[in-house]
Amino acid sequence: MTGKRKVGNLLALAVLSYLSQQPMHPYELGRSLREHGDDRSIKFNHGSLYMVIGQLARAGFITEQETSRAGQRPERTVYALTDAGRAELRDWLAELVEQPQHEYPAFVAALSLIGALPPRQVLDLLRARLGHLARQQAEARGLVDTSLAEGVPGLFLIEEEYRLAVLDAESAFTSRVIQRITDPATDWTGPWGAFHGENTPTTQGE
Amino acid sequence: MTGKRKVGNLLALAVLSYLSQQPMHPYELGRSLREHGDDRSIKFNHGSLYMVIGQLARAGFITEQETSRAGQRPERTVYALTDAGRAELRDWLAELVEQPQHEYPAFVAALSLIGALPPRQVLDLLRARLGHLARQQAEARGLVDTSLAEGVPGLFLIEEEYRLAVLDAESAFTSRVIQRITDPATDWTGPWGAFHGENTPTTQGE
DNA sequence: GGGGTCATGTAATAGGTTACATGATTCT
DNA sequence: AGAATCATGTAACCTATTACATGACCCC
Repeated sequence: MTGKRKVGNLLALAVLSYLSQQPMHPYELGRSLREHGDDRSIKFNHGSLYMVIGQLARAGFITEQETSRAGQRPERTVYALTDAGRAELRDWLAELVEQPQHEYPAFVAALSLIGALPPRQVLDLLRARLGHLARQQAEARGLVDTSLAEGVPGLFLIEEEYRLAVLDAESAFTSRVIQRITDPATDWTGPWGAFHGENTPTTQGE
Repeated sequence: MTGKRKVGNLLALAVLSYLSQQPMHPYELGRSLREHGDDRSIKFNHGSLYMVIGQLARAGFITEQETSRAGQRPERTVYALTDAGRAELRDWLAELVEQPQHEYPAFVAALSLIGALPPRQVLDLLRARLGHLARQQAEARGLVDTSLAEGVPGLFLIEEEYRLAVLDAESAFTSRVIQRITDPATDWTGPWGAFHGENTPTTQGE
């Protein structure tokens, strides 16, 4: 089903998508990406772009259309989408929309090893995290609102709204964990704190 | 602040954490990782493990403690955490808990390019996604519940609960988007559908 | 006692990031 | 005209994944 794409880097998906609108040369692709702010959603750096374009060409998804030279600038190779490329774009995009991918966010890794830190410190860290999350939420919210006010169609802000939704969930989760750690009714902090040599404030005197 | 770790792979964080409990040889590390199910949270494969261990050793975070040979098995090199390693573990973990990292999930990339698919198809795909999400939620929920029933301390399930929280948010978001696409009161599908040659079911007759 | 799979590691390859290079524009 | 920045690309260097190797143990 998900039989390993010939080119797996998501930057390639963006390249296919942009080329589906018109042929372009690599630098122009990069500029468009950044102007549309798609570099917030897709990891972009200059070197990877050329690499990905090479891979796509070898895979037959794009072809050199013309290689013009204007003035004394270095040659610019203009690439165009092939039929295979158009098919790959549709198929790949559809797959990503339909099937949640198993990914490995750093926070999940940290949570799975959190026992290595003492609960007291974790508490502080989580409170600080709440602050960072709030800032990011405000930022994203602001971006969405001003863009909408400027008349940008909602479709172009959908990924920012997704981020907002996840940020909300993260904040709520973080608050819940803070609750649990501080709530003496849970046996959470007991063995955990003891292991780190912290005294449990709940059980004083037997 | 976040000044580029000497070893960036999160698998290294797990190695540091496991070695903080006792010295081990590489294979044992891998086995423990899998037994604790931490390979659900941290991308693990055999080759990367040895690579990461090499990096950690070069960086001075771990050292070969002894290199014993039992019977005719290949030599097993046992590694132990150094003081620098212990510090790195604490510092890295704290950073990840405190500061949300900017990451690039595939779904965000897909959303940012979603306009390349016709709204009609996106609708179907999102509905299918809802089903996948529901399955994953059920699975995670089941895992948490049975583990708790078996007496596993809640602390060890925290990352699974985080996943659940995010899955909930994703489902809700997906439903909202489906609403918006189908709701004729939004101007969402108008230009988008038109671009793909779909007729807008909302505006029939001027 | 032969076939699987466990245990253990190395080597080859592919992927991705950073650094380097260089002519053209623009600004002051 | 010199400095800064744009435009454009290549090369060197890491990182990560896959493939290869091989002796030991276990099952039938």
